Amino acid sequence: MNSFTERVIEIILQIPAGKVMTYGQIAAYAGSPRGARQVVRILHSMSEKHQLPWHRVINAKGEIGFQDEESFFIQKMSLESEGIQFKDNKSINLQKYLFHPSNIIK
DNA sequence: GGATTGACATCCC
DNA sequence: CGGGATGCCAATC
Repeated sequence: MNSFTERVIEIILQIPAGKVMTYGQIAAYAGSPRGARQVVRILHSMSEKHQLPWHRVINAKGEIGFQDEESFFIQKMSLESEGIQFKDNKSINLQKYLFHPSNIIK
C-alpha cells in the first residue's frame, strides 16, 4: 500500500530518539500540508500494527495530545526516558527537541 | 461510494 | 499559546 499513510509511517520511523515531530510537520513532509488529522487517524489505526513510535509525535504546542491522563503519562515517561525534559508538567521545549528532517524521504 | 473518524492547525476574539 | 469555532484531508468503516 503506497500512499500518504505509508509515507507518514516512514517519516515517523525516521524520528530519532530524543526528538519529536508535530502532526502538521509530518503531514507536510508526507505531502499534505493540511493533513495533520490524517496523521492522527493513522496513529490510531496503524500504531499497534506497525509498532510505531507514536510517543514521538506531538501537537504544535509541544504537548501531548492525549486527553486520557494515563496514556498521557505513559507517553510523557517514554519521552523523558529518551532525554526529553518537560518544562512544565505537560509541555516540552519544541525549539530544542523538534526534529527537522531534511532528506530522510526522497 | 458515502459517512464517519480523528492524539491537529489556524484563525479570531 | 488562553479558549472557542472552523477548516482540512485521506484512511477506515
